[in-house]
Order: sequence, then C-alpha cells, then structure tokens
Amino acid sequence: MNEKFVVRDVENLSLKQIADSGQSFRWKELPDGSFIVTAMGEVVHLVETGDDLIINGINENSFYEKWYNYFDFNRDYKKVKKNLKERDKYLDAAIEYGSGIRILNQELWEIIITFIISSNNNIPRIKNSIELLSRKYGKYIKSVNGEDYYSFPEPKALSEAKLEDLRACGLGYRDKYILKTSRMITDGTIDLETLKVMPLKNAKKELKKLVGVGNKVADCILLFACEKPEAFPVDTWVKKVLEKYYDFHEKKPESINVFVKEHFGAYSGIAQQYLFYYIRHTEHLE
DNA sequence: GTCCAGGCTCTTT
DNA sequence: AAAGAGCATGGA
Repeated sequence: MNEKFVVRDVENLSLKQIADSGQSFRWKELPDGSFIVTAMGEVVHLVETGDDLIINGINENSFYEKWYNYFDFNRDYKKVKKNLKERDKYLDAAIEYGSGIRILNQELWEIIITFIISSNNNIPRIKNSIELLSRKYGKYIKSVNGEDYYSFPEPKALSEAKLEDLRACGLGYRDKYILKTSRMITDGTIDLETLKVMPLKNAKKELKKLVGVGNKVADCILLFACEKPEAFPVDTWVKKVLEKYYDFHEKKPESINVFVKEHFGAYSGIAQQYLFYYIRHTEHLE
C-alpha cells in the first residue's frame, strides 16, 4: 500500500453510508472506520480525513482510469439533490439522512452475478457467498493486514464450475442460475458490451433473458452498472416505502414505473437509493 | 418452531 | 395476463 491518491474537498460522500447502502458487497470495514474495497481487479484502502478521501493502494493513473468513475465523481450530487428536493417530505428526510450516499458504477458482469445471488436473500449471506466465490474462482490480488483479497471470478471460471462446488459457496438454489447465466454470457447469447449502450427498456428486456434475472434484479443491474439513474429497483423494503409513505399499492411493474417516473423524475433510481437506505436504518433493528 | 431476506421460475387459472 | 407454489439457507 505504498502508492496513494488523495481526492481533495469531496462533497456528498460518506464511506460508511455507501458501504451500508446495499449496492456493493465487497466493502469491508476496519475497526478504525476505514474500508478495504475490492473492485476492478484492485484492492484499495479508503480513509476519510476532514474533507479529503485518501485512496491507498493505487496511483493517479488508476484513479482517473477506474476509480473516478467508480465513485461517480462525474455526477453533480448537489444538482441531483436539488432536483429531488421538495418533491415530498419523506424523500427530503431520506436525502438529509443519507446525504453521503452515491451510486457506485460497478462492473457489469460482477453486478449481474451479485444481484442474482441477492434475490430472496439477506445481506450478510450475500457477502459471504461472494467472498467464497472469489476465493475459489477469482485470482489472488494481494494481502492487506494479513488478509488475502481475491478478484471477482471471470465469466469463464464460473461457466466451467461444478454445480456442487457452487452450492458449497452458500448459493442455495441460485447455483443453477449462476451457472446458466455464466454460460449465456461466455457463449455469446448475451453481449455485455452491447447491453451498456442500449436504451433502458431494451437493455432491461435483454437482461431478463438471463436466468435468475427478473424485474427487480434487472433494475439493480441497470442502476449500479449501466449508468441508468432512472432505473428503480422495487424490493421488499421499497415496496413497504411505497405503501406506507406514498399510499401506493398497485403491484403491476408497469403501473409502478408510471408512478415512479411521474413522482421522482429522471433521477428516480438515486431517489430509490436514499429511500432504501432510510427505511432500512430507521425501521430495521440491527 | 415460524418468519424473513434488495425475488425468480414454473405451473395453474 | 395474473396469481400461487416452491425454492436453499441462516439469523432473529
């Protein structure tokens, strides 16, 4: 961890809140409140000091090539918040509460597998499965404080895995989904590079061809890996928010889409992230 | 023991 | 098109 890059005067960023917002499962908190993050084949140690973000483990080149976009520094969150503010009181409170949340731009392939694992699952278990998968099928990157860190497995590695070995990673019945989806990607049935440049509706339709990817998972993939800030994932928590605070009870995905677009606008996906974080930390005893 | 977790697939109306 | 059963697993 000799190399480091310091980002000065960072606004609208809280490592703790991002780590706890359920979009990445490879952030590890250390006792001193700093974080070890594995992504894009690299391992970084993140430290907040005052208004600065210190990224240990990379050089300037890697920051501008990879991590700048990972942290969504292209986006003006002041502008986003201004756009979302005063639409309703609950959202205002959520934005105030999770003011340091950002949407991380993560790798498409990794997010596909990650959110297939997330379905009908809980966060500690999702983290554990991804850790086991990476250790078994990924590549060793480096050791920090005596802990070994591994990259997320390549599509080829998972497509050649044995079902029973996948099952041993705690995937449950999702082992088949992972295997089938991996094969659809390695055999070219679905092309990831094309997906990234498709309009939201087309991309969503394409994503849902993958086994284990339905409406909610597809929206997560679009929001967290395809730079689609209007994608609005509806999970059990967001469903609760819509019912309890927006008096919205319809179940059809299309009617939800209409309501969400009308009410939250072009940044509905980012609004969703504030709402998710807010309800999980105010109505969930951890 | 039951219920739930960032739901999906498959089958039946 | 819409609704229901079944699904692995671990923690509360």
